[in-house]
Amino acid sequence: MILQSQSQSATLRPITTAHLAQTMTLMSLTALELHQKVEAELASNPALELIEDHFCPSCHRPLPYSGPCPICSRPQGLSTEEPIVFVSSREDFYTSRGKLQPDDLPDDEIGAVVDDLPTYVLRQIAPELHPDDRQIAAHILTSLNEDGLLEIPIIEIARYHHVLPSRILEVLRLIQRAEPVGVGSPSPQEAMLVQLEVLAEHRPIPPLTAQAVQEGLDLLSRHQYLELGRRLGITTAKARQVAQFISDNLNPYPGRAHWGDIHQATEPTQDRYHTPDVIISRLNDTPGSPLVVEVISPLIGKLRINPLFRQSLSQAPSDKMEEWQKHLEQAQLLIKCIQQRDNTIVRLMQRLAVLQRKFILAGDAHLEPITRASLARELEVHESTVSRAVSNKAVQLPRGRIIPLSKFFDRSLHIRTALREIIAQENKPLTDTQLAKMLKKKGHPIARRTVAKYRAMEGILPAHLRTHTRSSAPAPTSIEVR
DNA sequence: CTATGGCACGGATT
DNA sequence: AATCCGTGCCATAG
Repeated sequence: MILQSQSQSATLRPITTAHLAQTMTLMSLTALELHQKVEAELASNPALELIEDHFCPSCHRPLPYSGPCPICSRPQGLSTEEPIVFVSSREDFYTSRGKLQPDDLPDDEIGAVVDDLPTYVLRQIAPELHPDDRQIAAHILTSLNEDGLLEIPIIEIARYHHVLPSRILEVLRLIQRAEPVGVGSPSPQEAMLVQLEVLAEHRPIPPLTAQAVQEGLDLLSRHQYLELGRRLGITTAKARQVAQFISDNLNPYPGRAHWGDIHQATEPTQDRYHTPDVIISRLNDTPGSPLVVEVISPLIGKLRINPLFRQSLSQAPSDKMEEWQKHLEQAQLLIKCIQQRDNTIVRLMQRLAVLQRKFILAGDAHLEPITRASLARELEVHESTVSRAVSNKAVQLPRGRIIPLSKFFDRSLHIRTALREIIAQENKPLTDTQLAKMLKKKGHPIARRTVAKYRAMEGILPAHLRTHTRSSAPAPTSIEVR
């Protein structure tokens, strides 16, 4: 079978060019973006209707379709390697909620609505928190904005509780270092710096990263690497690497990682793969447990054509006839396209979850280097469809990490991880040539020059600058300020 | 002389 | 068609 463009889904064939165009656009949209689009469409198109009451009868999970959710309908106890993939509505992704119940913390079970951000954080820090400070923590946590940042001044909190600001800062520090790292910071910058600090305890950080965050955040978000490089006194390529590292590992809006929010696209170029479009978790903790893949639906209920509208169409006043007809067509189109989008993404994730199971569960080292093209062939869709479906989307992994979906297609990540491991275990600094040999032995034949590149990507210094003091002091230069 | 980083080219990928 | 990525060659630093 050679690639034919339109066997995307057996049930739905593109009928018009408009259909094609629309499918293409929708495919590349984030769940959040599509949600906004649908809202707008609902408001302006009378032919469209949203039925909100779809819940799984047994677990009450909101679904974009009626009937039981795949998790509940699934015979319990069995464990398969087959992932469970389905479209899921996460109401809390689109509506801000903010109450805090310090006591009575419900245990999270898979499929239950996720915690409030405040509750979630409070639970983490509770053991370390002095009971007297609980009020303060609660105060801070309930004052966060949608991004997880603290907008009210610390002085104010201190005054309210009649304590010194330093005490507030202590509590705040605890909060900031809890997951999602950086919450409660007064600014995106500080949030990222805290994340950097925490990250540095485990991984090497490219030099100057902290400076880039402090001094060049404006440039960073605009992707002006050239200027960034100049400001930091490094080459553009290096600036690019730093930027890459930052956008991969740091999150300026820690709050969005866990509950997301409709944040208008006021910052057009801002990286925004921070609200997951897909959430992968595990059904239970047994080793062979299947993966549960939730494709976040842009809808809270089910979209359909308003039957009343359809009825009244026949009696439409003649001058409105054409307009109404148009509404109807547009509505039908949108519904179909969304179905097709969901369908494609589900199939895509189904396959990905199988291929990258090890990666999802065990981490970077087990990433299978696959290409979008190969996947497109398997799914019998056009390459560009896969591209669109992958771009701009974020996946939340079982351990809570949120990564861009495109990472599933990283061609060199597993080698870079192997490289990192070798260097972590080395006794005396190995040169790139030696590293290349080591990698070849492990089945990764790459050129010496490429080793250098990977090393740089990982932010690892060249051999002569690596005074290997055995797994400690991760480059103090990186945190240095000015 | 050796180890690395910069630049640029060609093939693969998107 | 545009972009990304691995590599080779060469200059430079150590």
